[in-house]
Amino acid sequence: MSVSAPRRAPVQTRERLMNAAFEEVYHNGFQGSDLKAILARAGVTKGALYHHFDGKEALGHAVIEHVIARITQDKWLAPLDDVDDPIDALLGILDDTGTSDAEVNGGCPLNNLAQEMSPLDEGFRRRLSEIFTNWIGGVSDALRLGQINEKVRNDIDARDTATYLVATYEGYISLAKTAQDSRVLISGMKQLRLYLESLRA
Amino acid sequence: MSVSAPRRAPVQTRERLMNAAFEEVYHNGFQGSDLKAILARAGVTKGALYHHFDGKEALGHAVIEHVIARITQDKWLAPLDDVDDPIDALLGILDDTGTSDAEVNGGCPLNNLAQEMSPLDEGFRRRLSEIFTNWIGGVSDALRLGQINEKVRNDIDARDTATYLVATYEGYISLAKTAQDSRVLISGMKQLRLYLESLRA
DNA sequence: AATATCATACATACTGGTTGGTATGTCAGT
DNA sequence: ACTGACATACCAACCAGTATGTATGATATT
Repeated sequence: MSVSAPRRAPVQTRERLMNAAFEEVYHNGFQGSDLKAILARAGVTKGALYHHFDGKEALGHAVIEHVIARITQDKWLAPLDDVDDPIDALLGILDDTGTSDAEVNGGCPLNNLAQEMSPLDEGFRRRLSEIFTNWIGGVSDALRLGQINEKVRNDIDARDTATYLVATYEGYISLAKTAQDSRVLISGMKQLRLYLESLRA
Repeated sequence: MSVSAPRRAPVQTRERLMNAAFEEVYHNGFQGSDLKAILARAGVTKGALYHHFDGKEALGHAVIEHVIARITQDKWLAPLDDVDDPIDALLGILDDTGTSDAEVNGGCPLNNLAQEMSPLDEGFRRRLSEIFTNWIGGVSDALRLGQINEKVRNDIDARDTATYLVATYEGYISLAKTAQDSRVLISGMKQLRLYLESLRA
């Protein structure tokens, strides 16, 4: 195995490209993102990009599959995995939701891209929809386990409730982004906490 | 006063341009909208556009102020204006929410544009944010009047509740758009109806 | 009433810069 | 020597914006 990093590190180059693309897309949208800006941010040239990816669209797909999917995994799915009390876990996740100006003004990377690209490109839409499905599925599974553990009310439908949570969560993030006002988001998270408490068995 | 429409109808031309721009922006986003497509749809040429508007950006601003603002007014504010029981009125509005494929896949014009343009252009953001503020304000006022009329519970905060309703409503529309599945939206409206019923005095 | 005047309301042709994509070159490592 | 991993130079298309031309219709003038 190689110890020192090779001068030419294809894996790292790919990652740098995807991370740079993620940042640019997060701030400008996919259509608004300039390849040159992505390359400059990644510190590579066009040759590297087109060596690793088929083009801008393929890079966008890779960003969804690798960067955005991981964010959802880390923030939501991992903390909910096989947990005893999902209400507590969900409350913790809400507490971790950033309310800095940068995050409030930027919105949710997943939803941003979904709203922009879903109607335009089926490849984007399918990948983004899959992340939403996994997200809601993870919340749903956790709630069901909580019902078995008698931590969550049994008279609610886990999937409907999970969908409701995700929809409201994303809705507040969107509102706060447009208003550019963290108070909207903070108030929303408070409302969601109240809702979560109402789900306890 | 002139009876027959004049060959050159500036007011109508402006409206045609704004409506065409609205449709194109609704389907492709603002950045993704081609001026040529807008002009073709409006049936006018570039000369007309730049005679009536300063450019693409100004046309976008006009679309928000005239087309999108009117949609919100007609769908939400008018039915809620000075109504006796806001819960009934809100339920009626939810029933009017379209669940056709075109509407589900297209999402909410207001939120679509807000998510795309808010971080990019302060002129867009301010105008869009104002519509959201009016929207939430209208729901809020109706709820407060309902509290006075003893149709709405007094232990809720009208503004927080209105914001919650709008956030959840928009969140479901966004989810359904990405999933391209009207069942998501139908299920969401059902959840919102349950929530509304829980607000009755 | 007929005509001249003139600003409005467009249409057409053109341009300059941007942008995604390509073709080619080169160097590192095996 | 040869393939993978880039860098550089170039290109063609697109697209917002502009410059210019022209016709319409209202108003002023005689």
